[in-house]
Amino acid sequence: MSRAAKSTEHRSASAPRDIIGRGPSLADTLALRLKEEIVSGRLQPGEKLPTEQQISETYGVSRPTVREAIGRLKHDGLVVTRQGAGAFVADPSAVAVFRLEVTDFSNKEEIRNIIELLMAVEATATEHAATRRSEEDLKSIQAQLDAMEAAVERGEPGVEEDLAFHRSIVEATGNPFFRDLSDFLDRRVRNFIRTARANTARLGGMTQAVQAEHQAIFNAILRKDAPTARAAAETHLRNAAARLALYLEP
Amino acid sequence: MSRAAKSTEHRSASAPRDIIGRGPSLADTLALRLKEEIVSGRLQPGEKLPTEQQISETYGVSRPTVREAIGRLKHDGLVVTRQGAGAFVADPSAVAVFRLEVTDFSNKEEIRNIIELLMAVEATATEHAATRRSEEDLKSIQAQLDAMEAAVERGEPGVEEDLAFHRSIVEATGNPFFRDLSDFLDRRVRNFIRTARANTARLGGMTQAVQAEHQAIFNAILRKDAPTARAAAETHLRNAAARLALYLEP
DNA sequence: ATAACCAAGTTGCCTGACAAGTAGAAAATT
DNA sequence: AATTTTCTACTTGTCAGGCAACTTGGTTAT
Repeated sequence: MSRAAKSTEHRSASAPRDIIGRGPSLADTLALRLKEEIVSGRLQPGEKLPTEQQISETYGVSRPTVREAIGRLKHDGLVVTRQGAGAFVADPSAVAVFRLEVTDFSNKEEIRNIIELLMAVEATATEHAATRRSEEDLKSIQAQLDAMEAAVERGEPGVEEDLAFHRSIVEATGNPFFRDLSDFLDRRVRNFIRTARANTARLGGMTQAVQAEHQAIFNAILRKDAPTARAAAETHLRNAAARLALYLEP
Repeated sequence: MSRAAKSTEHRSASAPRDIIGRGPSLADTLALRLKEEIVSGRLQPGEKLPTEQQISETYGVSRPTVREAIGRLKHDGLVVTRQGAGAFVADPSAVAVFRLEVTDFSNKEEIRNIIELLMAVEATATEHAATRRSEEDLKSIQAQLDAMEAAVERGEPGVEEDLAFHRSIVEATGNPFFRDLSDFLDRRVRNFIRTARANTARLGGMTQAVQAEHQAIFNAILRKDAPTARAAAETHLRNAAARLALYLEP
């Protein structure tokens, strides 16, 4: 087959690449396939992956595409490559990357699980914040509390201020993992609410109650009272989850 | 410049690609560079990245390499690409991927932070496990407890059994996020201990005490007593952290 | 028997090219 | 003149082929 001819049938339906089907991108889908091979255990740790050439032929994609897919797996720590030797499935106990993907908002179960994790992380973070907060931290938290107060008085929902308030607390833990994870989960949940709200009747603020709960958390942090701070955070989160439950079981 | 000539000076010291320096791989380092541009805010959300061509010229690497780097960012949700239009910085509040990387074992601070997160997650997980565990779950947990017991009696450290015991508990929460995160953190910490131990005098098992703590956790889960389960888990984790502290402050 | 060497195989990276999609400018129509 | 249509340049997605750097196992020379 001439080069030109092959080039023309790039996307033809009968081409061998239909094996991977359509989707986000060839590399994406190929990466998913290979990942499946690994997590399912069909490819054991330490085992050598097929060569790029072989994979290329098996799945009907070019070598650069294969490289891109393997690059992803390498990025995620699932495989390690050695120039000249090959690509090998990484030892699971040595994987240094954890990846959390939250994309499917229609999956209520997943949202519930995310909220549960958020509650665990943020309650403990608040507890640590109470014992460790510096004067700066305290000032920052109070500033966000006041900003929220102002928003409430202006009659605004103050979602941005709410987020900032929580952010300033987890920041005070001094533990970037708490900060980043909490931040991520928080954003995801809020994003879910926003999309859910678009399809539902809008139900009013409750901002007064929220603000009171915030105040309770702040007071405990102010007094460096860790158990009370934790309890206040748990109450707040439980209530927030209850308000949210309206979207989860229609 | 002829093709052959350019090809020959692939790795020459004076080539423009020295901009990114050496390291894991060109794509890796380029991806890090671009990520820096984004998280630092020099590239604002929604803003268009330079074209692959431009990036290629700026950093002195080929387009496939640029594609690989951008592919990573896409994979991590930091950018979105539209064929024909370009690559754009993603809206941070819409990022659906969380990434946790724990590579630097020499960074004691990082290890401490990881342990702190592990304690938060696993304590809450144990609490949930107590209220939700099925009969199957209970049997599985007991089986792991017994296996650990047997290992102790054989005079073995039983690290594998220990890990399996914890795994069976977090499994019982029914929340895959708890399971996966806890599993990851646990493995990381144990891995740190193993590498640290190689450079230090080996200090004995303490396996008896560990086993007693495990038993306490199990008893609470058996009785579906969530608060006690949490407390027992916290005690166990605190003690484990204390044993570990020997490696953190030499 | 051991050591040095060599050749095949594999990943890492590059160039060049075409297909597919986008967006704005130019042209045609009303 | 305003609006719609068309076209063209640009950008990403993919492929093909090729050379450099490195690994590995067998072969040869000592």
